Formats: sequence, structure tokens, C-alpha cells
Amino acid sequence: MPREIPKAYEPQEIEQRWAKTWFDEKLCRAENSGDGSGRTFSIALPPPNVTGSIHIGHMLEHTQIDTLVRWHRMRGERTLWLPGMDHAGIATQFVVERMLAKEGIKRQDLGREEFERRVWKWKAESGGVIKEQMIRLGASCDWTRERFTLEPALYRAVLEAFLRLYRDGLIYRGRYMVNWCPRCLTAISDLEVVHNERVGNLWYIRYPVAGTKEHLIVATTRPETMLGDTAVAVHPDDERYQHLIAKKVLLPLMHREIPIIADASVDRAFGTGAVKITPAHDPNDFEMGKRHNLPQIDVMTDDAHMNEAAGPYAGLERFVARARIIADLEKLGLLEKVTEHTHSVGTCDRCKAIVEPRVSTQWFMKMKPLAEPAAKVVLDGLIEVVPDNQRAILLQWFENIRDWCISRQLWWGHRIPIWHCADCKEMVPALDSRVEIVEGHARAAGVPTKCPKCGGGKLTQDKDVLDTWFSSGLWPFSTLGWPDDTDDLRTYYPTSLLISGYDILFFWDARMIMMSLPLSGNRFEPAEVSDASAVPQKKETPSSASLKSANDPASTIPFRRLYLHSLVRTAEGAKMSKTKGTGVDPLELTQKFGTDALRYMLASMAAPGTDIILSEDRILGARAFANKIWNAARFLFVNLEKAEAAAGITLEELAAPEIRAKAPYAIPGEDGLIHRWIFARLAAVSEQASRALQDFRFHEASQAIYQFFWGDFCDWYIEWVKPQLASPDRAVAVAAWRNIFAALEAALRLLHPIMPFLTEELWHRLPQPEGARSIALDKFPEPRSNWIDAPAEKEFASLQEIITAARNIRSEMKIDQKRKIPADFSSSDSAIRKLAEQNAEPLARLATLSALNISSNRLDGAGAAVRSTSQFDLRIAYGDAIDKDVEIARLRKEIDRLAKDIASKQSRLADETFISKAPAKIVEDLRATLASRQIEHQKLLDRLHQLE
RNA sequence: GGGCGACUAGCUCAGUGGUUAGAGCGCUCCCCUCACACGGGAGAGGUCCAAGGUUCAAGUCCUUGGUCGCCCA
Repeated sequence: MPREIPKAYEPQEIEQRWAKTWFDEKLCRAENSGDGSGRTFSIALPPPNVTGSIHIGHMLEHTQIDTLVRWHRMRGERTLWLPGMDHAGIATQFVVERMLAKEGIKRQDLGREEFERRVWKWKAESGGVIKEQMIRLGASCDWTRERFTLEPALYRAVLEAFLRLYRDGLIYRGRYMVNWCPRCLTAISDLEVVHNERVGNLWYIRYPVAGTKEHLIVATTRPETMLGDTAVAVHPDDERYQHLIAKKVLLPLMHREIPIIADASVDRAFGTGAVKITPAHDPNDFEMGKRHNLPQIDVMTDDAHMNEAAGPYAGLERFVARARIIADLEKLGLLEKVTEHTHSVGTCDRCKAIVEPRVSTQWFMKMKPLAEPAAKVVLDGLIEVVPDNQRAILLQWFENIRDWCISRQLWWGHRIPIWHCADCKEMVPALDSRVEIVEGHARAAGVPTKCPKCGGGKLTQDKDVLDTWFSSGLWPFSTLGWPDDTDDLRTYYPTSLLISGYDILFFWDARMIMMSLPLSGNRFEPAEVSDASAVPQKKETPSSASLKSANDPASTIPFRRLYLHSLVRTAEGAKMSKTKGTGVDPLELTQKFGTDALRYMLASMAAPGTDIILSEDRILGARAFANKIWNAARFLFVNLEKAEAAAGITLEELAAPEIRAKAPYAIPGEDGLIHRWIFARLAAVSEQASRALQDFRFHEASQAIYQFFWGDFCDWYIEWVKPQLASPDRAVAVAAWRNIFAALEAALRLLHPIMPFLTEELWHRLPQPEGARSIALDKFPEPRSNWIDAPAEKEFASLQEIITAARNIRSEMKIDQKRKIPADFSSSDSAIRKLAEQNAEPLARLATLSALNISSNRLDGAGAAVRSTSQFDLRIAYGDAIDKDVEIARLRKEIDRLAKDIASKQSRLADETFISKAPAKIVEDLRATLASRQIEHQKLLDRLHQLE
């Protein structure tokens, strides 16, 4: 048993040692005998991005998950926290392209296969730093079940999901308006576009009306798109323009005649009420173009330069073209005016480039038939959403859902398992979801060789890959072995809980629900087709009713509870951002303060629904807490050595597990109030912590445990029992030691879910059962019936009051801290007098009194300081040290406060409606409180009169 | 434009209709007392954003307004 204990807690070595041990010993591997018995708790790690390193947001998320996971595990449940990573299509491709750029290479120079090879190489070398960091930070994941979205099993799950959804008509391909990122060179989904208000301009441009001298003035924020205009639209009821409808205007610069059309969707109040229509470059115009059969003219290239359709402006970057166009219009006298105009500009979530709305041929997922059942499971309460207000936000999103663009023009990701026939353009899906391993990596194996429509043999696979979130949407079941029917799926699915930030509620949580419901139930029905000729015809989109009947929602939901945690913000309240350098590195913080301290701080701030503003002061407080715990343990071990030497007491006889189990022990010759009290507190706090954790109230659990450990255990319990521990009466010492070790050990288990390292270290310094590996596998304290003791709690509170009153007098009288002085104690209540008598020694010791004279007499306060409560009076006479004026001021303030309180209570009690309507308990309590206030008030008044 | 959240001690935040609204940090005073100065003891500090309303009872529920932040369009 190591006894050398440093004076201050030094977390670095301890944390590294335990992190390694936990990982090496596979401590948190979830056993699965397959019998499915007993309570199960399972949770999937929201997969961090393979390019990522841990940031403070992960740290918060993982602290909360890990705390709950450890708590459930300690409650004896079969517990699985399944970790892994996603391949982060755009981000990873970006990172590798940037590296290549340093060598002067473009991915196109390498070709697709070689580029993929390079990305895998990068992944092997630098991907997944975050895993090492998580291990270092003690995340109690089952690392034996770690998953990656591009590994063969999950690749197969993606193919299977795609093929089923395609077969069911939920995935389709078409030419529609999408958000195009000209930097990433790919389409992105609506969710990946960040809208910001920006001050720009509104340009008013004169379009000459053909065959007249009139001009129609249109207003636009993006003049460069006018090159692709195919109409001008006005509202059908707009009197200003009635005479122009069906005429034509001559599109300036392009010398093209385009029609003036009438459409009710035109906002008459915007600009001049006449708008240019560019169906290939604006979502509203796209819709209008369809209604009026207008041509779509795409005037840009993939990288946002003007293309040949832009005539003289071809080759210019879009904003250069804009400036040139404005200048040219001005020269021609066609620029009416320019005004300042604030409007919303969409940027790429990943690279911040301004997104170009653009028509493009892409793959989409139909969302309405998926969103309806998803909303239903939330409405029906099959998935509980916490905090509750997020539930409404989620439901509203399901309500207003739009189709999801799932294809990405990237080379890194799951390639769409569709082949195109060169002859007849038929789309041929992969024959099945099997994957083959080429150079160690998965790709679709069910390659069709013949076009089922025309019999042609020239089939080429679609070039696009799937949005990373598509594979993330399958995460809760793909990681457990789906589409196979595995023991893990049977045991751990649906998962118990998902914890994520509310910022990915739509990206991930919502999509997971939508994809799980139709897919995760059918484990025995792979979408295989036996031969190419049997490629199924696309069915009608299934109704939500048929989706529902195919699967039981209770068994196909991805998780039973969804907890949206808050975000960590900068001191200014902004979202932390790596690019802005406002991020905080949690590893740096753990280096400085210790992981447990950082975890404690985050947990103590993590009230549901409130964002966290990071404060170094709070981490310092948490570090102090860790140090306090360390030193409490240190006190026990250091003093135990003395007891060993003096009385031959051994740790084994004091703290062996079977000894601890029987605490609290009675102390020979006294009532053992203090010991009964600490276990009563332990019971209350254990219960409070459990209740709080059940409801994700991490801050409440943290605070309760802090209060217990520091306030109750250190400040009162240890101080109180010090003499007993050193007692020459061996029986007294042994009993006291046994109690204090049992209390400490239980407190460590109580604290373990939040502060795993410190508690593991100290737990191992106590005797444990043969073969016990970790506190993490021990039990969370549960209130025992012999711990609960309400009278002890009440009595001890009175003793605390007496000591505090005495200390208060001493402090106000500026009595030397070391100087022992006598005090007089009086109470009309014999039970209180008896309590004081029985505890005279600790009372005197902790209040530094030379004597405590107990009586039932009224105390004469002349020339002395007095503190009174309704239960007792305490008097200390000490020379002429009392400052009369100060004392009078204090009394007056107190009397005033009491008088107001008494008046308010009296008036309430005088109110008939209150008496008749309020619960009896409330009235009763109020009466009792009033009585004791009145006693107190009278005592203070008497005292004041005496002084005056 | 629609929705959500916040506003409580100097700061950061708890507060689940019912006793005198709490915590940590900071502040003031005293103490390096034999586990801990990352400590111990004692204290000061609040018209709970404003105004109405519901209720026997409002920091808490409702309405309106203000300031700040976020999400969706």
C-alpha cells in the first residue's frame, strides 16, 4: 500500500497511468452473452470527424456522456458506449488537397484512385488524433467496438440503406436547384449553408421594352446573373405594369429578347415591383421558370467564373464580372440607381465561400414520407427529448422538411452504387450491398455488367459520393452490425440515449430518426436481387402508413431519449471557432488544471438549456476541489500511520470491504451522533445525485457532491472526529476509523462518474476485494436503510448553529483565534441542553472555548456579547471588548428584518382564504416559523434595550 | 418575417408556485492551528429587466414592452 502522498494533488502522472491502464485492460468492454437479460444501457458516441482534434465542445459532450455511462455501469447495468469516427467527406478532402497543394499537386493530377490512396495514407498517419485524446481524457468507451464510417461493414450498411431507399423510390436523381460551393466544388445541402445578413447593394437596371421607348426597371442584388435572365416578371394585378405584360424586353448586354410575364409570387413592394428571372441561378426563379416554361441558362462554371453563355464576360470571376457589368450598364445609361440594401448571403458552412444557387443534376432523398413517421415517434413520446423546448423545434423542422441533396462531387466517401448505361442512359443499381476489399478498403462488389433495359454492356458507376451525414444517419444500428441480425443489435438497439449538441439536431439527430425507422427493423430482408434482369421497378413513394406497418416504431427508433446539451461559448458569448482562434484547447487546460478539474467544472456548469461561458476562475475552483479531496484522503493515510505505530491498528481491519459494509459503527461510550449524521448525509446526497443524473442535471449532482465532500465531510466530520481517531481507547479509535474510511470510500464512488482519475487512484489505496480491477466496476452508493437518520440531521444542525454563533461572537469581538475563553449557554429546551452537554467537548474545541457552562437560566447580557436563536442563547464575556455602537446597529438591522417578516406572516395567517385554501402543511409550517421568529425577535429587542 | 432562449449578488450561474432567494469566484476582517494557503474561520453584498394580470401565495405561471443572444425563412 503506497503511503507516500504528495501534499498537493498532482494529476498529470496519475491520469496518464490510469488512462493507459483502462485502455490496455479493455476495462469498459461491454460483455454480451447474447442472452439479453438484465438492464442495458447503450449509447453511441456522436462520431467526431476524422480530421478533428478534441475541442472544448467535445470535452463537454464527453464529460456528460462519460459521467452518465460510468453512473449506469456502476449501477450494475450492462453498459455500452460505442465510439468511432466519421470520414468527414469535405473536411478530409480539403485537408489532403491542401497538403498536396504544398507540393504543387492538384487531385486531378493524381486521378481519383491515387487521390483516394493518398487520403487513406493521411488517415492512417494523422487521422483520428481525437481517439488518442479521448483515451487520455478517460472516456470509458468500449474501444474494442470502435467503428469508422468507411470501413467495410459500415460501407455495406450504407450500400444496403441506399439500395433499399432507392428501390422504395425515396432516393431519386434529377436536375434541380442546389447550393453550390465554388470552393469545395460540390453541391451541399440546405443545412450546410449558413445565412448571414450583409450590407450590399440593390442595383436598379433599365431593361428597354422592345418596340417602345419605354424602360422596365428591375432591381437586383446579383447583377451578374442578369446574363442568364430568361424573363422579367411582374405581379398580375400591378396596375403600373398591366400594359407591358406579354411584351418583351431587350436584355441589355446580351441583346436577347425575353418575355415580360405575370406571376402572383412577385412581391410588388420589392424594388420596382418588376423582377428579373434567372431560373438557373435562383431558387424562386427556378420555380417560376418551371411554371412558365422558361429556359434555364447557366452562366457560370463550377468555380464561379462566367462561362461561354455569359458572352463577352466569359472567363471572368463572378464578382469581377459583376463590377464590369455595372460599369458597362452605367456607360450605356442603363443603370437607374444604386441603393444600400441589407440582405441574407449564404456561405458554405465548411469553407465560408459564398454559395452559388445553381441548377445541377444531383441525387436527392424524399423527406416527407420519412419525416412524418419520425415526427410521430416524437409526438407519441417513444423518443423523449430533453430539454423539452427542443422537442418543438425538432417537430417544426419535420413539419417544414425539404428534400435532401445527398450527392457530393467529392472523391472521398461512399460512392453512389448506381451505374449509368452509356447507350440508353438507364440507371442500374448495384446488384446487392456486398462489398469487396481492394487494397484494404471497401467498395461495392455487386457491379452490374449488363443494362437490363437495352442489354448494353457499357456501364459506368456514378461519380458522386454520398453526403457524410447519410452514413452518420445509420450510425446507431450500422455500428451494431446491421443489416445482419447480430447479438449486439438485439442487446443494445434501440440505444438508450443520444447526447449531442443542439447545433446538430437537424443535421444528425433528426436524420437518424428518419433513417432508422424504415431501415433498422428489417434485418433479415436485404435488398439483394438475384440477377440483373430482376432490377426492381421503382415503386410509388410509400406512404407513411405503409412504412409504419412494416416496422414497429418502438424497436426501430435509434434511441429512447435525446438529450441536447448546451454549447461552450467565449467570454463574449460567441460560438467558439477554430478559424477565429477563439477556441479553447481542452488538453492545454487539463495539462494546467487536471482532467478531473476540467470535467468537474464543465459538469457543474452544465445546466440543461443554458450555454456555458468558460471561466478560468471556475476551473481553479474545481482544481481546488480535487486538491481538497486528495488532502482529505491524505489526512487519513498520514494519521493512520500514527495510529498503526501507537496502537497497532491496521488498514485491513479498518477498511476491508466487509468491514466497510457494516458501517456506521457505534462508538463505545457515546451516542455516535456525528457518525450517524455523516451517513445520513451520504444517503441523502447519493439519492440527490442519482435523481439529478437521471434528469441530466449535471450541475445539481456536482454541487450536491461538492457540498457533501467539502462542507460535510471535510469541514465538519473530519474536524469533529479527530480526537476519536487518536483516542487511546483502542475500541473508540477503531470504530471511528472504520466509519471514516467507509464514508470516504463511499464518497469516492459517489464522485467517480464525474472525477474518474482521482477517485480511481484513491480507491486503489484502500483495501479492495480480491481481483477488483477498478472503482469504475464497483457500485454507485445507494442510500441504505441504516444510513437514513432524520433526527441525527436535525440534531447536528443545532450543534452547527451553536458553534457558528460562538465563532461569530469571537470574530466580531476580535478575540485572538488561539485564545480559549469560557462561554455560557442557555436553553429552555431540555433536549437542546442535553445535546450540548453530550457534545461539550467538540463544541468547546471547534469554537475554541475553555468551558461551556450550560443552564436553563436567562442570561444577563450586560457587558457581554450574546447571540440568540429561538432555541438557545450563547453569551461570551470578554473584557470590555464589545463595540456597543456596532452591536446596536447589528441588532437594529436584524430586528427590523425580523419585524417585517413577522408582520408578513401574521397578515397571511390572518387571511381566511389563505387558511382555507392553502395546504394544511404550509399553514402549520408558517405558524411554527412565526412562533420561533417571535421568540427570536423578543430576545433581540430585550438585548437592544439593555444596551441602549 | 416566424420561432426559441436569456435578463437573479461585483462576475459566472443555480433556483421543480409555498419558511428569511442560493452556490462558486471576487470583496472585507482574522488566522501559514499538527490533511490542505489549491487552506481555515467570520462577514458584507439582491426593489429577482419594467409594467400589468392570474393565484390564498409569483423570482417561478400569463400578457405587453425593453435589452441581448440564437435558430428557421
